[in-house]
Amino acid sequence: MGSKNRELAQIFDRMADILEFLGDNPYRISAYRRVAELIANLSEDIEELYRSGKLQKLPGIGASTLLKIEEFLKTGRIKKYEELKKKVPEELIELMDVPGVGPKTLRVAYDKLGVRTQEDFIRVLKDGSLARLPGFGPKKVENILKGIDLWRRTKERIHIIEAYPMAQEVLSYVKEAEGIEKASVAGSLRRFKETIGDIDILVSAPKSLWRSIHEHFVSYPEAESILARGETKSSIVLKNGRQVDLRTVEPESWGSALQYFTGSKEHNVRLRDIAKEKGLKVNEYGVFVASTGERLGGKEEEEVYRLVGMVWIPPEIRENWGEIELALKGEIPKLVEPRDIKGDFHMHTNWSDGTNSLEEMAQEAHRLGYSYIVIGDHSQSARVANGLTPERYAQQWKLIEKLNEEYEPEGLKILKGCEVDILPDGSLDLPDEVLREFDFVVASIHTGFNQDNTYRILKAMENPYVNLIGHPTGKAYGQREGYPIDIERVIRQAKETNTALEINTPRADLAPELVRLCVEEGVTLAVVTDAHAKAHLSFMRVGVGLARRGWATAESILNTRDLQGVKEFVLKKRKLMGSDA
DNA sequence: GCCGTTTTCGGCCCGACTGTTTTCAGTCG
Repeated sequence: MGSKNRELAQIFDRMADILEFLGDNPYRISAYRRVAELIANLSEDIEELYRSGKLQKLPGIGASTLLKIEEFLKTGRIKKYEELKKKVPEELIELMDVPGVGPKTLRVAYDKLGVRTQEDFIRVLKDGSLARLPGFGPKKVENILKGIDLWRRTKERIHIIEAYPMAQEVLSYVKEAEGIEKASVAGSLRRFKETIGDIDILVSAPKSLWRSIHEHFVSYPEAESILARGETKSSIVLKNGRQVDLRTVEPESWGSALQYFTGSKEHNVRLRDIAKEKGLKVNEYGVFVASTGERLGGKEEEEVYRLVGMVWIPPEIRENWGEIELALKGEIPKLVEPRDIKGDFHMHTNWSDGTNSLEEMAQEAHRLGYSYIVIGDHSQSARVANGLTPERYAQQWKLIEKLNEEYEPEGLKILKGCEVDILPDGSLDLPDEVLREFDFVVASIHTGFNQDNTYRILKAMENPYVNLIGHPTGKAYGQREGYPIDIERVIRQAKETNTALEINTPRADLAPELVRLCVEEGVTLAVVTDAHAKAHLSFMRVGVGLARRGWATAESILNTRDLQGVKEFVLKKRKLMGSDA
């Protein structure tokens, strides 16, 4: 929310980088980092928080930080940051993101070799002058050069939708090694964060087999290079530039290690705080009595949480957004599960801009065991997407009816649907006489982003035949920020009109913070894959992860209802909005 | 720079890996 949040988070991170280069107090530096992280993860606008006086109550925001934020909000700048920037070239600070390069390395290059630019730095790496300095050598320099190459290729985090299948493949390869008891992804992937930096994999096995497991791992055919190969930890870089880390632990530490490496950092810090208050110590090896060092357990995650007085917390909500307090009271909500999902409400076929035929999409949905799918091809005004006219929809319905003769006895119902464009004036791209003939209607904004989008969506929701608002904020991962919209009004009206809002998996729209708001407000949500090919239907697992990140329970998710339940949802709105059918 | 139901001062996570060392420093998570 709010570009000021992002900008401020970046400033605090940069200040920490510069202070690190300058050799400042490490605890001050980590305090800055925590502030940056906290601001980056806020779901509310920082200006709002400041005005309401809630900001200073947040843990980690002290007097000094508050003054800086206040200064930024009032003047658009922070004097301390301006001063720090003068002390060191900005492009040098950027190099701290290069794996293998830290503040000390840069400082030495700066002091001893007069390095002031990225070009300078690469030059002293290549001409051997850095390698000749004490503490440096040819290998270190070679690693830094590799690091720069990797950094250039993967500056951006990747969407979980890409990372998830990648991780599953590495995981199943790792599992082929001998002697593995348990194996899982960890880190932000296990938490289903929308974007992923690198892939973490954790394995438990008897210690005697660790070396051979790591040898197997670094021989992964898709690996391009090996960053580290040890007894407990190895790292490889895949041909696509993604880093994968493998860690091995003793079976008795499995739970503690999985908990530890799943994070988030904020969640773990809070967990350890509470453990400390109870005289316990939690680390990746187990739960211990702080005073005596006696080991109490750690074989399973449940045990780790139980020993510090909590119920188990699902990975997706481990962000220190209040889950720990609820877990202490045993009140963690039961989140929607992948197996609860009975269908998908938004997919395209080659009738519009999909690549597979209607038959192929139905076949794949049947293979996935769905009870229903909504075919939601684009409407006529979406010309680049080969949108359908009412006549072509009528033809498509005939095909759907024919396919249903085959699939209904098999337990899959193909529902007639569309993704109708919300036009710039808020009207819909198809007349009501046509809309009422669909079983399920998705309405989305695709054009005219500079219009009054709030009004357009509110108006679309008033239509009795519109059941779901597609990608409500317009966010498109890696392409668009989202159009300006008053999403809170949209959420209120969704509740009032019995219209569902979409969790569009490839776009991660709604974002988890907004999902959580919807869940609190009692708005119905639909997890959709927006599949443009049959393979995309498998995005659903990630979509459920995103829903869970927003604390969604089965009750809040339309896909958990059976076909009858979906029909009732549609009918309820038609009655509510005064339609005769 | 933040924090406090033992503290307004004195802590704040620390272990693993690598490369450079011959016992350790820097980086990372």
